[in-house]
Amino acid sequence: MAGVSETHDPIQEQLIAARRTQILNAATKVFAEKGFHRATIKDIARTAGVADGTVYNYFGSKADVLIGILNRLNETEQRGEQFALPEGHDLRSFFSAYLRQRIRVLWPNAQVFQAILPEMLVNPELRDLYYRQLILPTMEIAERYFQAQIEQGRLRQMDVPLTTRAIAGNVLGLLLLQLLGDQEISKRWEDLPEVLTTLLLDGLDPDDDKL
Amino acid sequence: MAGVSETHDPIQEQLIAARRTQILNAATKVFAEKGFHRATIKDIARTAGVADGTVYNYFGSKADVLIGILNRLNETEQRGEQFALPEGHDLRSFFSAYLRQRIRVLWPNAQVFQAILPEMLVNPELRDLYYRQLILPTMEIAERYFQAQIEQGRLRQMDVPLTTRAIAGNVLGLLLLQLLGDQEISKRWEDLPEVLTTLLLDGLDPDDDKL
Amino acid sequence: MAGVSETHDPIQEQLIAARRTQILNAATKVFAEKGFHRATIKDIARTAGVADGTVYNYFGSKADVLIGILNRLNETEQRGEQFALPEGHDLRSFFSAYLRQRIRVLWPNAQVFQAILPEMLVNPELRDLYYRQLILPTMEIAERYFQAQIEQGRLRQMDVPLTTRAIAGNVLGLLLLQLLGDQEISKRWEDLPEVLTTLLLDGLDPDDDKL
Amino acid sequence: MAGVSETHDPIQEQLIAARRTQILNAATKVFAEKGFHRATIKDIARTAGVADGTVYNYFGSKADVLIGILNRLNETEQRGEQFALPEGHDLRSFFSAYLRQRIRVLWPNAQVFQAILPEMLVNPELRDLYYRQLILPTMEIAERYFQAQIEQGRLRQMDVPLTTRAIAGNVLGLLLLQLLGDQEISKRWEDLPEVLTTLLLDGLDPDDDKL
DNA sequence: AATGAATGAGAATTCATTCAT
DNA sequence: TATGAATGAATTCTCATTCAT
Repeated sequence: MAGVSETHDPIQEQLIAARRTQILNAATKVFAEKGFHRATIKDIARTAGVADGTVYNYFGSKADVLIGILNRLNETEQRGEQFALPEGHDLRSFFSAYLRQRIRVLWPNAQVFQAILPEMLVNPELRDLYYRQLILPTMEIAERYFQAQIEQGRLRQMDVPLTTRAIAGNVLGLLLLQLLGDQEISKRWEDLPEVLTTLLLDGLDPDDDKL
Repeated sequence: MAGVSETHDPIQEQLIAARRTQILNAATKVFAEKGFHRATIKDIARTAGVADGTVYNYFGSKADVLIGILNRLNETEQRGEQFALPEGHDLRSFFSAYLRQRIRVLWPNAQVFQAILPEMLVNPELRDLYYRQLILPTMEIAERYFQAQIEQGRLRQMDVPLTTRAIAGNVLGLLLLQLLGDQEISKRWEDLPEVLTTLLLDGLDPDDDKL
Repeated sequence: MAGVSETHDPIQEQLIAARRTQILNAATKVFAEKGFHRATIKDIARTAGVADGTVYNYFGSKADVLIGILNRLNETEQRGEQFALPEGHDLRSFFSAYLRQRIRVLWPNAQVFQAILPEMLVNPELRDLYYRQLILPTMEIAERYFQAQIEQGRLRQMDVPLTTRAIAGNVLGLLLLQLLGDQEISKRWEDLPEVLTTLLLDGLDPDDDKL
Repeated sequence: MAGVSETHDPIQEQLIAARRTQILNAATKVFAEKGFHRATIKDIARTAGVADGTVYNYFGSKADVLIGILNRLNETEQRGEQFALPEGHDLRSFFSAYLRQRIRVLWPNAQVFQAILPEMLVNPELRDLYYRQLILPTMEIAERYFQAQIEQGRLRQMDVPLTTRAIAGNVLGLLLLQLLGDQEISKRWEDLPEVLTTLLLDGLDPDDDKL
């Protein structure tokens, strides 16, 4: 697909990886600013400081560039060891840590989401890729965790699938609100873990307050 | 903008309104299926059963059709009197009713969101229009309501702006998860108000349980 | 494929057919001059006096234009009633008439051959189409005719398939020689039927001469 | 034109000639399979087992590679001493030998013709080169030969230029028919000299038969 | 000499928009 | 008003050619 040869010269590989990164960075920026369709290969190439044709030496098509962004996000997430849920802590500190980590991963990648989310909503292939690679695994781990916590009496009885989705959706929805232009969230996203922990653990009802 | 003359013949007006509706329905369907950019005027016209040129007798441009969809959503929301929050009930039944109503408005319009959301994330003009017309007013009303509830001691002390956004984001995020292909949510969205009410009022912590 | 609607209004149909013809004529000219690949849609459109896009209202692709030329040639051939071989005459006059007719069909279409032949030699799909639509049927009719003549003693015993191909190839080869720039043939193609009739019926050997 | 230096070291020269041959062989194969325009330098280089740039060390351009093929064909033909027509034999054995030799030269080079013919029909420069280098000389020799035979009473009176072209065209046309996909010819080309000799010397008319 | 990544001119194709009927 | 053919700007992608290593 891409025209760059698969060598095993480590210096070559470094150069190739660097060039790919350079193009993906440019594409992320341009897609986030203009959206997938309004962004042209020319835009991306110019932003990356290469010629149009060079993009095609590294990616088979414009859509492949987008998939490249998605895959890189995926690798980032996995390197972030999101799946290693902290076990030993009490529920509150676990939750706080967990939300903090999710938000720390998502928010700095807001631009990436701005780049891929719109196209994902519209491109079934990309949507499935994302859903299967990123959302579903995360969701399943969370479901199993919640189930275990319930069995240990540390969480109330609940509708696990929907509650899990409600919590996942909470973070995602806040990100979406920010992408839609909400200033409050973008200014104060560092406070979100705390607010969410309180909200989700204690609820809104004042009678529920712990001592 | 559009070339259809402004008459005062009520029959004419009815015909014109019907034609607009017909085109907007077709456009909503096509945008939802293919996305704004992949959808062509030809697609929309064919789906609406009119000629390409006819679309331009009712809308100034393809983008205007999308704005037409947004405006119609706006009118629908306002006709739904979302802003009239039920006052007299207790917190739990209010919350339940409120969430039920939000979800009853949003879910049947999932197609509309699929049509406009991707473009909104990418088109600043549209984004601002939506944010100012729909999100911000809703958010402000909710904030004021929460503030009042807190002052009356019916809600715990909290970070009102962020908590409001967390709750709004919750619903929005669930919708987004569904748009991204989550089957669980689309199958069971009727159960969401109940689950969310419990989650948001009582939290997850079993020690918080009301007797 | 092509964007022009299939109406049954006879005036519309006439206009559409005229436009198709106009484009096919232009394409034949341009393909013949520059070859399929060097000819651009812009060339064709300009020669036809229409905009680039208009070509695509009538043909699905550049290759489709070429197929359109081929099909039109096919129709021309069939209208020419090539298949109605004259029966009542003696062999010599039949042959003379037959060759005259073949050459009268081929030579005025030399430009068409210049347009399609090179691409046919290189494009298997087009080649098969042409071979099956035009060459094979002609060849089979000729084979059957020769076989019948032999059985009636009007032709010598011979290797029918190869001899048929030799004769067909004769005309084709002369056309090819002309396309390759031979001046003698292009200047004197009207004399070809006579020369070929003599050559093919009587041979070169002077001892074979009829008194 | 090409960047390979002209040395006089015989080993160097051998290497250079070998490399040229290697590239021309690859190009012939690729041009024959895909046609001149669809074949890329990358295709040729890969088939030859060299890098893209290397092709340009031996040929000035893609078109030059094609000319290289043509020139090599020319050299082959001349080495084949086609111009040395057998003199001493009787007409029939001469003709048979001549056709046999033409066909023995052309058919094994069918791939070469598939490679150059389409482009020749479309590229005036190449066409003239081929016509002047290969066709015209052959034709003139044949014309002179026929003229001499006629004067010696060994051939009937005839229209020498056109008959010569008819005979040349015969072989060429059969080759073309094969290139267009005719199975009969490709399966039985070894029989062609015999069939053609009979056809061209004796004609089709049974009354012309020798005893 | 060989390499192959980079280049950018050039081509096919799409489609929003116009406008004569 | 409705129509839909015509338009041509804009975009993706290809590939011959160059040149630094």
